[in-house]
Amino acid sequence: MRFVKIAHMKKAEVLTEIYDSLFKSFGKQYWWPGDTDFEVVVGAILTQNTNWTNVEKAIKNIKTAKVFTLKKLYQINEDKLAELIKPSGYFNVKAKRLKNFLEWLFTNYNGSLTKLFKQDCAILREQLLSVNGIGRETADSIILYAAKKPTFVVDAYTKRVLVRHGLITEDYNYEAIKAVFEENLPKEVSFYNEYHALIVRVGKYYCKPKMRCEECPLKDVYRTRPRQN
DNA sequence: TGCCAGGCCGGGT
DNA sequence: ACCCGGCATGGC
Repeated sequence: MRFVKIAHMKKAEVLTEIYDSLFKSFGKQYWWPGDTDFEVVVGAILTQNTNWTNVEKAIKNIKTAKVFTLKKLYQINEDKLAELIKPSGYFNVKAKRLKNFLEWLFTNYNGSLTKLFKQDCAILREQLLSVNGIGRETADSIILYAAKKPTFVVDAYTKRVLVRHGLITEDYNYEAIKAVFEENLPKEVSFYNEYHALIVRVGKYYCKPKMRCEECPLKDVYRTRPRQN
């Protein structure tokens, strides 16, 4: 029985098994989907609680308007920006959040992402979290996929996958979940990059609230409540 | 058709 | 330290 086998494995082994299984099923994901570091930052804010396809429409609008540069978005009128990013939802708050970030970047880093990213990983995270509108996941996405420093990105999918595998319980918060990965796996940017992308991939199509685990590519790795939901 | 998507903030308890 | 309402479009 596969569940018996998994039951006595250590967390590191289960996490590795999950990764290997996902990679085998889906292959390389080529994340983050974006042409530049700045596009990663914008995408990270726009995708908050929003489907990525909607974000793509918003990004396309910004490009079509020929204002997809740090300086131009810094200068553009907030309402005008909100209009451009409308398809991504919550357009008023997101326009404000983008503006908050840009205002902060120009004030503190002379509008230079390079200067911002040059800092130590932990400092960079603190800095990003100090910006209103940038929370943990958004900050970690920016650090991993734009600054390319090793921090594990956690999202709703990540929690669901770990809970279903019995690695954590429902009460684990963001930092605790992040620690499960970082304390059990090598801190490598390319590895974290691929792992998070694969989790999003499996979460999008299989590991959904009402979906049965039998349909999921990870079914052979499950050990708890494999036949519930 | 209603539900959900790669969250975050601010106010209340 | 949690808990909750608000924010909003588009796809299935």
